[in-house]
Amino acid sequence: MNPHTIKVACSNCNLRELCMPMDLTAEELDRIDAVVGTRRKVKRGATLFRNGEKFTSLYAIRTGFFKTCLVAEDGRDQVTGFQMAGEVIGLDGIVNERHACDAVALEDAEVCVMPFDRIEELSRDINALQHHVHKIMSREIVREHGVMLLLGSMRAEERLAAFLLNLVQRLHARGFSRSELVLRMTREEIGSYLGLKLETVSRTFSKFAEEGIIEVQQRHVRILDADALKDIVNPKACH
Amino acid sequence: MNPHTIKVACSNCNLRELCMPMDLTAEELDRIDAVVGTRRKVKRGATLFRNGEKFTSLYAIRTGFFKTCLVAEDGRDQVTGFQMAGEVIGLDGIVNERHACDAVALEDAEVCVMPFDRIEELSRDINALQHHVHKIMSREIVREHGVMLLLGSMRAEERLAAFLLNLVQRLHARGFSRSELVLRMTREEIGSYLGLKLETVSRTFSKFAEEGIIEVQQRHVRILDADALKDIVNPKACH
DNA sequence: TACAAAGATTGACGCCGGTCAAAGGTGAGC
DNA sequence: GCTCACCTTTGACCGGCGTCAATCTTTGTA
Repeated sequence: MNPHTIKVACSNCNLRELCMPMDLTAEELDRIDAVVGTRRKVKRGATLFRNGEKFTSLYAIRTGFFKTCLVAEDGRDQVTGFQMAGEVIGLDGIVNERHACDAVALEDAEVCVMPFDRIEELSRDINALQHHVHKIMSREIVREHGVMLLLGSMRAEERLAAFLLNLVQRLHARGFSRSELVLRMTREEIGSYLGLKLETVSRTFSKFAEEGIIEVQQRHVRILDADALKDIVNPKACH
Repeated sequence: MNPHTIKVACSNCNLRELCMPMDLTAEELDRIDAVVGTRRKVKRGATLFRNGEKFTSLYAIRTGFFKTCLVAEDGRDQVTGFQMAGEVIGLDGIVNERHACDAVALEDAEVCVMPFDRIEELSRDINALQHHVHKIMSREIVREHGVMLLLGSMRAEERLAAFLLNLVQRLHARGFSRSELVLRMTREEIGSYLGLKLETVSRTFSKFAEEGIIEVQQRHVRILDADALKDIVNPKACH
């Protein structure tokens, strides 16, 4: 594993997002560990929480893969994100004390349940934790800005290229290959996230494969030419 | 002013988002007021902060109107939001201690400068403030989810209808008319926000006007049939 | 092993919204 | 009050992506 690798399996627990990046005393670390009341397993296809449900906790993903999605009144739905081990979900629930989206496991998963009132309590004591919570939320805001840029101004090929690069980069940070990945989501879910129809996603995969940029075999994708993908995302960038 | 009206001009200062919704003692309120180090005026067209600049403070808008926008490397830009009096900008800067977008005044504006380290300090003491900061950030996350739904799955008419309804609703909450509004932004900026070209925005305005749903005179818009707009946003909703 | 159900691919075709272009309107600043 | 730069509107045309449909592949289950 390279130096940039994030340990998904901490010795204590793996709240990477909540504990890793901080200098903490052993005592502080213990107290933070104690915040994790329980663990919870979520089967593939099951929901961790649903839109409208009472919000009580944030969830740190230990293992597995999630999508969060919004369902409009008229039935159309929008995947707002894909989350993997070490990421935190549930932030949307804080404002109204109700979750504002659904979180669905795309493979068998396990999460750490972190009661939010306990987090708030502890962040009053531990400055580093306080700041870290703020950073997590800010990071999510910035991420969503990026998605808005993607949805608002990119074409299908650019969107899919950006999506693949983002996925593989996050997987790589977790110790996986930087060129090979297994998609945990369907073409339709990718399409929903990217604002495209599943047929367009499929066609674009095929196009990339024809051009020798990637190899696709169902959900297995191998990136043969990452630079080509970057060029697609940033068409005007000079070489 | 109706009961839902938010006082933009508080007696203390108008950090609506930071102080209004909380039960605070006079002493706590004083301490929060003291967080506002300075005020800052921003002329129309000037930037409050720019992508890449060091992050130090959040800004509560006292008067005026802002847009935040992202500029990609290749030059294409995306408006990520429009903000009006009582709203807070700068949350994107927390993660990396650098601002991740530009904030530009669309009319002469004044903001309260709230140094973020002071906010963190005070939130450790005042639980209501702590929770409020969390709510503001969570609200922004939820808002962006909504924009993703709009960009990812709505057609031009639906986007513009949703945009107008959202704007007028926020203005109404500030004591303005629920049917009349003055757009502070150009067609191009609206288009950038909605993922459309300015010509499409203009055409869609004209179409709504022809159908008698709105009256448009440059930047002055009068909503004649709000229900029609709602129907456009939610096509399948039965009557 | 076979079947069913779900997902993926590919083709044909059409439309929404982008692009290009020209003209008209408005208001900020001199 | 004038003027020029900027914004807006409108038209004509076109292309990218959505839609509909048929077929193929994979996965889960009886």
